Amino acid sequence: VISSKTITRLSLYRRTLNDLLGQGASNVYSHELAQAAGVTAAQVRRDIMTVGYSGSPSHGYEISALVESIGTYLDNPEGDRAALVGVGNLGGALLAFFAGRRPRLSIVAAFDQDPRKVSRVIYGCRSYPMEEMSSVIADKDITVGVITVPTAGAQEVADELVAGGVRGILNFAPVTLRVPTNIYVENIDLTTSLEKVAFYARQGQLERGRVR
Amino acid sequence: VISSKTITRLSLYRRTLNDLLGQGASNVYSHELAQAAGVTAAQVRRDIMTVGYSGSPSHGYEISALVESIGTYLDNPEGDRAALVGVGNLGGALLAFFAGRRPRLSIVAAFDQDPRKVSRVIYGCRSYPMEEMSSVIADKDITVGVITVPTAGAQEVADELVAGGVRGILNFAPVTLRVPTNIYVENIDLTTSLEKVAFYARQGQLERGRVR
DNA sequence: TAGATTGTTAATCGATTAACAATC
DNA sequence: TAGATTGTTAATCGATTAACAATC
Repeated sequence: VISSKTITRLSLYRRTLNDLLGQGASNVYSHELAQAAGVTAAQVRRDIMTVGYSGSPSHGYEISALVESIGTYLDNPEGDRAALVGVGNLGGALLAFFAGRRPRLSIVAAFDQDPRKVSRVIYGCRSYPMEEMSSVIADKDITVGVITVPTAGAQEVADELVAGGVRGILNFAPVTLRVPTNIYVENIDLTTSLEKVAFYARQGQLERGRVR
Repeated sequence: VISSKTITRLSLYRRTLNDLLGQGASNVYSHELAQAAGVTAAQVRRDIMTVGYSGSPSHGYEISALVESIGTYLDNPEGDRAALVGVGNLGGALLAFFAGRRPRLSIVAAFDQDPRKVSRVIYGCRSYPMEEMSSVIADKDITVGVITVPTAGAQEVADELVAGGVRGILNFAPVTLRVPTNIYVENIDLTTSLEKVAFYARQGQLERGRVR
């Protein structure tokens, strides 16, 4: 069992390492990666242990090999396909955001109940009416769902996604979804996040640009 | 010092309580609130202790009074004002999303470097050129910044927001921001979140609709 | 070698949960 | 009263950090 925070850090390391590669670096020490990612060097070493990669005391870690190890650990070699439900402002923005960002993990279908928003291609993603959800999920072997519908419809959409065969959900609706225990749900609660920032801004609380 | 997770849970309780109020309920027990929010009853009782409210063994908690206590604890009585920087797809969607959602915490200014996107009103929010950031932040007493610019410009925007007087930042750019230690940063990393869902979807990992 | 870094365990820290006397 | 729930502490759990022998 690997913790959610570890996954987040590994993803962060990978991005930092790719930046370093772009700058022409070939090796990196734990304390350098730690500083760039805003964590401790011991944390970096432990995380790297987790993915099964080893460095050397003299040269630290070889960046390209480490990126590869993280990829082997995090990514599905066959790639993963996601579906987005709710092509409103936020849904559309997410389609634009994810378009072409990670070839191995792309949104391959969008769904909406508004007839004017379906049977179109939005930022490279085809949109379908809600009724076709199950068949499209099966046809395209989609395992991840993104929910960007209003609160009232979120639970129903979650149920349909799960019934269609999705195993994980990224939920932007501010509601606690009820799903079977083998389905993973990650909530991004925009209002709560903004409230939290306002709260700590007022408290003058220290947190820095750290992963939490 | 109050943990970030506690704030998240309190915000979630408040939303659930408001739903219950809307359904005509006046009292609630810790286990009921716990089930709705996806946490344990002991956790709920401890969080309610934190905000300084007390229930009774016979009737549980009075919902309206509890909502008030949470509000006293979380909200600034004078309200908080936020600025958003980067009126692209995501920035525009966030302006729409937050418009009118919480009167006590609203986005009152947007900034963009594109001349075509400034001096307009977008979902009720006025947009300004980047150059006016400091003066607008000061004029409107803005304490919170939201960064929705591309990665390359994010650090510079953070520096300007902080220089202008912002004390907390909600950052959507996938980069670790360097800010003074008294500035709070909350990162929403959309790519990492989607990667995380894909990872656990593959693992068949249990997480349920829980706050983490 | 000397010096710095790695891999890895033990110690620490903080958050969550279990438990239960007090209470209604 | 009897039964259920609260407030609150102690126990547990898990994650992070410190430390250091092994290594280059």
